[in-house]
Amino acid sequence: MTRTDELQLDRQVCFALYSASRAVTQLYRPLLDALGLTYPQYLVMLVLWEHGPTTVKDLGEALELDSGTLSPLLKRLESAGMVLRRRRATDERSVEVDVTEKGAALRTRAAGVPRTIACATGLDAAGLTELRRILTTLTETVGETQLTADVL
Amino acid sequence: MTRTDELQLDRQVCFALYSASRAVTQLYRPLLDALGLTYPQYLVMLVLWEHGPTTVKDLGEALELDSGTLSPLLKRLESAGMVLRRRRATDERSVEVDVTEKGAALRTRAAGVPRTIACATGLDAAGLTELRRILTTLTETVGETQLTADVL
DNA sequence: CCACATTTAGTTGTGCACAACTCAATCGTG
DNA sequence: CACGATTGAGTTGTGCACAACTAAATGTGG
Repeated sequence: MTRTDELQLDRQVCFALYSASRAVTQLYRPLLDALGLTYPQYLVMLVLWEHGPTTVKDLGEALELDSGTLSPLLKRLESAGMVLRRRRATDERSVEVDVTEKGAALRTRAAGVPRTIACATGLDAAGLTELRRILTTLTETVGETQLTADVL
Repeated sequence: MTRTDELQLDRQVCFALYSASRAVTQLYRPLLDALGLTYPQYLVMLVLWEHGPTTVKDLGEALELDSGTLSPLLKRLESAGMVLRRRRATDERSVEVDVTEKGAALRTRAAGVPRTIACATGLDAAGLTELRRILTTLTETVGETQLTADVL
């Protein structure tokens, strides 16, 4: 084992990414607990607050999540009284999701969350913007790549 | 809704982080499938390959995972024949984990994984190092922060 | 109009994450 | 030594992620 070993854990940017993502989710937890939301549920609410009634398909595209994740999540949000779901009259395949009054009321209480999180990251506005740019580019790049085991 | 709305999804660095982390895990999937590992199992194997026999506690510290995650994961790695677990003679509370011959043999086949992933990110060595530095700092900063709902 | 392909949600099964808990082994202090 | 506190691993329960599948609604070419 040398310091330049390709498999060394601390050299892996992917572990840093995995680790940072979990750490930030933990940062949200106490804030979102107070709102009765998990982090993925909060992301769904962000889309609904921003866009109004949205189909499951469009939520999936916005968050890059499939129906296997969204269907049970939305069911939980519905039983918590945050959202309503109804089949579209014009296309019975689609289900439109919208916030309830309770869900809409939550928006005010959630207003301070992003700023609180941003402060806790210790990054300034420029640092946050730069990090977001790098990560967005990274997501797009790897999203287009289809690796197979052959490359090994 | 204005373009400067604090809750706008596309302005959230945290979503970018969450999204990038999942995208990169997806990038690993075909490579690790060929090795019979999941991404968290691969991380455990990296630690074992690097450090040799390691207790569950030390694995947890290296990967920032608790026993609730590691215990079942290690049980699956054990039934896959990749690792062995045994109570330490000097302290029966600790369980030491080590790779089997099969697990050790996997290391050679895994050698190309980091480079393959690095290429697929589209980032050069400097970009990867810089991203890793930012993320590591971020993880450390938020790890020290204890938020409560009071700040809202 | 009709057979077949496509689209959209939902279901099932596996494997993390993580909080909260249990239990046994060990440590520390009087 | 006694005994309460601490440590280390494991268990239980909830909620994502995601692959693979099902089923119903809609689109489409002949």
